[in-house]
Amino acid sequence: MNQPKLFGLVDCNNFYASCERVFKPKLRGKPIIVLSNNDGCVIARSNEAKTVGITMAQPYFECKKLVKKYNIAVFSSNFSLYGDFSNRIMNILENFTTDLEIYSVDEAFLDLTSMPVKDIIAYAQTIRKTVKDWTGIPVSIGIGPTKTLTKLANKIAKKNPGHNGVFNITDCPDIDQILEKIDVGEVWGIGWKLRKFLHQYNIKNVLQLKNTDDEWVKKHMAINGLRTVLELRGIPKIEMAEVEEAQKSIITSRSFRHPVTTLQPLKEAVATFTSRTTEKLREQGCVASHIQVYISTGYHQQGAMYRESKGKELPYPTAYTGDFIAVAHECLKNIFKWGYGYKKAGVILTGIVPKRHQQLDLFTPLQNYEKKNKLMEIMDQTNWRWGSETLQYGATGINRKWSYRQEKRSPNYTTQWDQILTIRI
DNA sequence: TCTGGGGTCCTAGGACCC
DNA sequence: TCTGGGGTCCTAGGACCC
Repeated sequence: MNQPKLFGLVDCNNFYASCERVFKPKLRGKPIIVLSNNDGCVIARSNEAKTVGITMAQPYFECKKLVKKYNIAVFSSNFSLYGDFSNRIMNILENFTTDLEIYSVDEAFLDLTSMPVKDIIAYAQTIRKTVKDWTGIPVSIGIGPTKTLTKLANKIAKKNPGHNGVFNITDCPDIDQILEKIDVGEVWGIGWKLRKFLHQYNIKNVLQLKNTDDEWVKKHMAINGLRTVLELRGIPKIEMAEVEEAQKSIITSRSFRHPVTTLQPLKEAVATFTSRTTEKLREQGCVASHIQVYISTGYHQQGAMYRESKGKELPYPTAYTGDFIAVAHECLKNIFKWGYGYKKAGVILTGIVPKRHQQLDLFTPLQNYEKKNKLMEIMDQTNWRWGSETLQYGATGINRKWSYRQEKRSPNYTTQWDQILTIRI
C-alpha cells in the first residue's frame, strides 16, 4: 500500500529578531531589526519593523532615519545565541515525528505520514504551543502532500493571521484558486532569474506554472524545474533528506570594514578564515583534502570589479590548520593583483570525509600525524576553555586591519557563563 | 605538420536556498 | 563614509586523450 505522503514544515517567525526579544520582554510589540556581520544590512525584522517599511537586506545606513523615527531596537547578529535556540527547538520537534529533517537554522520538515493523529491541525497547534512555551519563539506550520506545497502552505499560514499560524493545503477544495493568487517567485526553487524568465513567457502565478507542459518545463528549467512542477501537482519528488551525511563544504568568509589594497593583511585574513574553517572541520570529526580561496572587490564601490578564486588539492586529507594555511597562502598569491581595493575574502574546504576514513600519506611517518593531532587538540581545548582565539597561528596577524564591526551585539545569554541573564528583584 | 570529432575529467561560476 | 554569510547542486567550458 502506498499511503499518500504528508509533510509538515515548522518555520520560526522572524527568527533572529524573536531570539533577541526573548531576553528583552520590554521589546514585545516593538519593532526590532538584526544586522548582518559588519552591521552592513538588515537580515531579520520583527513584524512591527516590517510594517513601518524596513525591507529585507536593506543597507543599515539607508534605514537609519526610520530607526530613529520609530525607535527601532537594533542588534548586531549573534549567531551563537541563535544557534543555541535552534538546537533547543529542534530537540522539541524530535518529539513530534519519527523523521525530522533540519532544513536550516530556523526551519525543519516533519514527516507526518505515519503519525497516528486524527486532527492534524490540532496536532500542529500543540507543536506551536509547546515551542512557544518552552523557548519563547513563535513558529508557523505548513502542511502538505509534497515539500514544495508544504513550503507554500507555510507562507500562507504566516501571511494570514486568520489561520492562527497553521495551514493545511492537502484537502483544500479550492487549491487552484489559492495558487492563482500567488506569484511564481514565491515557489521554493524559483529564484529571481527564473521568475523573470517565466514572467516573460506569461507564466506569472503558481497555477499557471503548475499547468505548464512537462516538455517545455524540462527544456527551459531543467530537471529541477520539472521536479518543482510535479510537486506543485501533488506528486512527491523531493524526499526527506537522509540522516546525517557529512557536510560537503565548510566556508568562512567576511566582508572587510575598509578596502584592503596590500597582500599582507589579506594573508592574515585568509589565515584567520582558514584557522576558523579547520576548527569547524575538527568539530565535525572530519578531514578535508581541498581548499579554495577567493578575494573580491566590493560590488558597490567605484572602479573596476575584480573577483578571482583558486583551489588546490592537498597531498592527503587532513584537519591540521598549518597544512591548510600554507596552501591557502599559495592560492592567494596566485590570484592577488595590485591596484584593487579588496572588500571580501573567503575560504572553502571540500573533499570532506570522516576522520576514521582518513587516507594517510605513504611518505609521511605516522608520528607526524600524531603530533599534529595532539597540537590541534590542545589548541581547540584551550580556545574552548579560555575563549576563541586565545591560541592562534602567528599568520593570522595581530593588527586585524581587515576586521569587521559589531557594535550592537547582545550578550551570549545561553552559551557563556559570564554573560548569562541576571534578574534584579 | 595540419585537420577534426568525440569522450572524460576537472574546475570555476552561477543558480538556488536559508 | 556605511550594502551578509553559509550552504547545495548543476553546468559550461577548458584541458587532455584517442
